Amino acid sequence: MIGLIDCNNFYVSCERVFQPRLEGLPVGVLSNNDGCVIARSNEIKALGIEMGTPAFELKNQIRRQGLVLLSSNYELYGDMSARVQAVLEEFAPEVEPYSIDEMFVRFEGFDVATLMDHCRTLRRQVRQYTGIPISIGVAPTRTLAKLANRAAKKLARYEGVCIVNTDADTQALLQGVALGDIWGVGQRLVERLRDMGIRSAWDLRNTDPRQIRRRFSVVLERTVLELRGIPCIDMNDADEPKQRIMTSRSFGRLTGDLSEIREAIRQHAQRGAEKLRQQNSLASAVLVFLKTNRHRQDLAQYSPSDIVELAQPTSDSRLILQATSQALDTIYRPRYAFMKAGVMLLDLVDANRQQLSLLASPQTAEEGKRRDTLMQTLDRLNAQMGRGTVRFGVPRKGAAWHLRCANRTPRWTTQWGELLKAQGR
DNA sequence: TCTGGGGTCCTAGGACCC
DNA sequence: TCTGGGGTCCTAGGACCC
Repeated sequence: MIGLIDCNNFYVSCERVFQPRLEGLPVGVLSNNDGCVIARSNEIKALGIEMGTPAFELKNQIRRQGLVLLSSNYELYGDMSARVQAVLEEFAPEVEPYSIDEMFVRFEGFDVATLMDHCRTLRRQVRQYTGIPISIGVAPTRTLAKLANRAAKKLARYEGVCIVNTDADTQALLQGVALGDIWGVGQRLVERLRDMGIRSAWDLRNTDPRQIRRRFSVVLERTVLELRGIPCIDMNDADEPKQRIMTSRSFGRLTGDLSEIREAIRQHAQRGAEKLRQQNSLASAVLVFLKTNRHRQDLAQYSPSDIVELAQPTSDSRLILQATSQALDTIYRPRYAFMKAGVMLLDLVDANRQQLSLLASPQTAEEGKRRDTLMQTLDRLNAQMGRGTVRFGVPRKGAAWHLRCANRTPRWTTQWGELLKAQGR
């Protein structure tokens, strides 16, 4: 059996652990740049505020309805996620993080009653040790476990744990589930399935998988099989290196200034190179893109991108910086107001394997060694002293790409200077 | 003024080859 | 009247996820 553990309203729950006064209030956490709502408490959901609502549309409600909107604090959320995972690992041998707030676990050798007890204990302990409330769904496949989890969260009678084991369980579960709530079925598929007369998860389960494969894809066929209790979705191994690395960000305000944009690209290139070295890969090419603000119909639109091949695969920040700068010069045009810029590192290869296959002369081997030492030193300094302690180029104050984050809470668990202070009398 | 960031997988169709 | 056909590789784009 596969369990899906999902942290309820995760970002909001993290904030509440350190600020209990937020309990019971309508709280939302905003995306980077304080752009739009990406996490919601139950209370703010009840007010009808949807995921992705732009923050500026909520200005009035902040006063009228007492909304609390916080900037996102990813350092805190990442650390809390690791703590939740650590507790899970005491209860199940295999824990596969799926996203920052969801983890799959494998439960072997339980009968249903014992498994139920086990899950309830697990839930209590996560709450006690980390302060984070979770829901648990258990089923024979990942797709069903996701749906069971959803039921566990939504329906009070489950008290946070829903186990789907028999055909009757599955039917009861699937009959109440809309197509769009199935993992892997988005809006487009919902429309096309509706045209075929398929309306609920139960309908989809009862459709011939071969027919689905012919009319849609193998992906959806697998979903149908999973709904029938036949496992066919494997997890991507969490340790697998990424195949591409992207770093991008919206600007705090629109800008057309080349030197400002170049600074942003430089930050992204360096951050990307750092991620690249972390997973011990080399990039063979870099892509740089710019975007104007598509919501501003009154402004001219231009969203170019360019790829520059590297002479040979590398993780050297300096070479990657050079290539991104070259790509930027190719695509940049004055008189546009850009909103976003980013860098992608492409065609990644394993650094170890690449070095073995290189027929390097003694000089280039020596050079390579010095380069690696330099990059390692750079990464170590930035890890110990904080991101951006050592970098190429000096970013200026007040540049457009600086993020807005007006309401970020302290990084309670990862920065000594921001520890919670307690006072007794 | 104001609208996230980072990924994956699959498929169709073009280019190219024999 | 006729102007092959099949295979492979690559890329762009679609669709989905949180």
